[in-house]
Amino acid sequence: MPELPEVEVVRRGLQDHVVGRTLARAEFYGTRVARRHLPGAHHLAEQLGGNHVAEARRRGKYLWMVLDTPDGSRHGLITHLGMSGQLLVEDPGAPDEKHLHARFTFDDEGPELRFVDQRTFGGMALSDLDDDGVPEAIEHIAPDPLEAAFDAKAVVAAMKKRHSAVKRALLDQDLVSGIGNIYADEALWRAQVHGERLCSTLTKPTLHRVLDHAREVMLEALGQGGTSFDALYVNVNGASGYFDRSLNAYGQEGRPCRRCGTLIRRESFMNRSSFSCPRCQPRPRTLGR
DNA sequence: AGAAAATCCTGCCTGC
DNA sequence: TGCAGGCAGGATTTTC
Repeated sequence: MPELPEVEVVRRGLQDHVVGRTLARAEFYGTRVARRHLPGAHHLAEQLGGNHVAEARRRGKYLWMVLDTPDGSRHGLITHLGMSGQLLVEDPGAPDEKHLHARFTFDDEGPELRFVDQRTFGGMALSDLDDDGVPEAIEHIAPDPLEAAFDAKAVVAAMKKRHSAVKRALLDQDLVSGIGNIYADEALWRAQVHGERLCSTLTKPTLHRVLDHAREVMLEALGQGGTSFDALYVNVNGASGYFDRSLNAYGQEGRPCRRCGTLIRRESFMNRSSFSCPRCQPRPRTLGR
């Protein structure tokens, strides 16, 4: 559920509460949180002690802290929140959460940073950084629509060549990153396009419109602190955003479309739910894929 | 090779 | 009351 706006809210929290501090110690509980760190959780913890947090960065749904090591080198600690991951800044005395997977303490003895994750789709890993400061481990992730490096024209051209549903393309993080199920549905509603229409059958201006709406809706959500349906998504202080009040499609089954009044429908697509307006977003005629 | 399905995981909710 | 099953779904792995 955390998509670009929610992850950016967390990044800003790290910026405010963690950047500039020096790690004393990192602890990982269980092996799952570090499963993408191939040398293992023990190795990961060992590498982090004494590291200085220089920056908190983000691409799409990936976060990373740029760390300066005691021996003068630099690397990145990647965090992906998955479905339910949270980074929380808390007093060291606060009781451990049920799903606490990692704890970072600092040499200033100030608040600690914790990684809590109920559904365990999230994870952390250490990676070398490329010349642009992007972890090599996520170099396959495409720029997101809020980055200067984002090239909408190139993405549209790539989409036009794809023989797959436009929603599938929006969710492909190697094509454009940061968009998940919620903002894909919202962008498609705004653009009045059904998500199962094939990219190759849409015009380039239409594809452009879809991408522009994706960017806009994520910016608006960011302005409201992100979207949250329950206590699972929170900022580093445990507070929720309120963009869910502004959703026009996602989770709105049975409610009238705010544009035409037709009741929003829910359909199954890619093993998940898609919400759309039957009138504003007619299904493609040919059910091909 | 490109596209799509299968897989991982826990908690909440519904229906019997 | 309890239990089974469905649902939430991002990214990687496997299959076609």
